[in-house]
Amino acid sequence: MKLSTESRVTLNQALSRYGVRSTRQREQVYSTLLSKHDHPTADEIHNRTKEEIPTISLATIYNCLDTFVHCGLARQVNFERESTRYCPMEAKNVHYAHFHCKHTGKVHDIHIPAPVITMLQKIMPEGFNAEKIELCFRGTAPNENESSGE
Amino acid sequence: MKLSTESRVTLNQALSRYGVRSTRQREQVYSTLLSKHDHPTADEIHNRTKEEIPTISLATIYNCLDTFVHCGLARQVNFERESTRYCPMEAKNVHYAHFHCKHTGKVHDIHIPAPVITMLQKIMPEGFNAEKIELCFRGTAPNENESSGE
DNA sequence: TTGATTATTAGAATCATTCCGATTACCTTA
DNA sequence: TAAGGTAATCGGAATGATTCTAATAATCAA
Repeated sequence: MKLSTESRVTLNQALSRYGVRSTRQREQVYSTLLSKHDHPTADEIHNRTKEEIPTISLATIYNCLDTFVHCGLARQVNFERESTRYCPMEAKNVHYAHFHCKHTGKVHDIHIPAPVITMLQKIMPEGFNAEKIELCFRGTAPNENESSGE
Repeated sequence: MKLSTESRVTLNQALSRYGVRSTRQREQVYSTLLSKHDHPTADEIHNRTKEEIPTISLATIYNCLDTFVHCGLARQVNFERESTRYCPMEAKNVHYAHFHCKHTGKVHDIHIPAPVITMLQKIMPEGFNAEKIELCFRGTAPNENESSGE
């Protein structure tokens, strides 16, 4: 799958702001990440990307993903000690929780309204300053008729 | 460190309800877990417990901790892909978030008031049913004059 | 084109955790 | 209190995700 012009611009801007080059591998991995929002693991991204660049190595996948995370292009999602999952970061300042379905293993994004973020900030005692909030649910997700990924 | 009579009763009841035996190792690991609420890793618990039972193996530590988690005597806490940490479960139906200090690496419990739990339940769309909520903060904790562990 | 820097690669290394087979401890019932 | 059976422990090997390493390849600047 090819990257849209718009996404390529986003990628290139973020990469150059971060001071690294845009490469074929980075473009393709970014494209893979955008093409299906199902929170894939590095290994899954590796398999998907190999369809376009058969020789790409897993180390490069980790490398690219790491770069994206630092650039603000992607986020990591962790459940317990399972493999880290990745998803594109759509917008800054919009918070998502993650819902992990115990039956399908699928991960769903749950939007967190701003007032809830504010409330969460308030449960911390004096002196605690949170820069990052991570909220995960585990349970059963509704039966899916949507096969759209995500 | 020796287990108080009260704690031993708690332990034994939980173990027998779960259908497993109380052993020297399980008592000692439970005691280690109770003696310092600093969310130790399995490896840290191993080192601390070896002071009492020098030959205890790491496999047994994992084994005991796993049993405790299933019995409801302990909880696991995960940050990103770091080693799993453990803490005793004080009370059922009381929720705690975890605050991970980026300077000291220490983990702090943050009590979550019941209304906040209710609100969190509400951010999920129709059909999602969460059985478990995990909330983690990362940032800076206040300077500690308290050396009480926890 | 040259040289310097940055990226990629394959495979080795690492680290937490789990698995395995053998031994040991513990309960039951005789 | 001995025997047999089950459960727990042990040390070390195996696993799986991730990171490291050293060599090669691609890219950029002059």
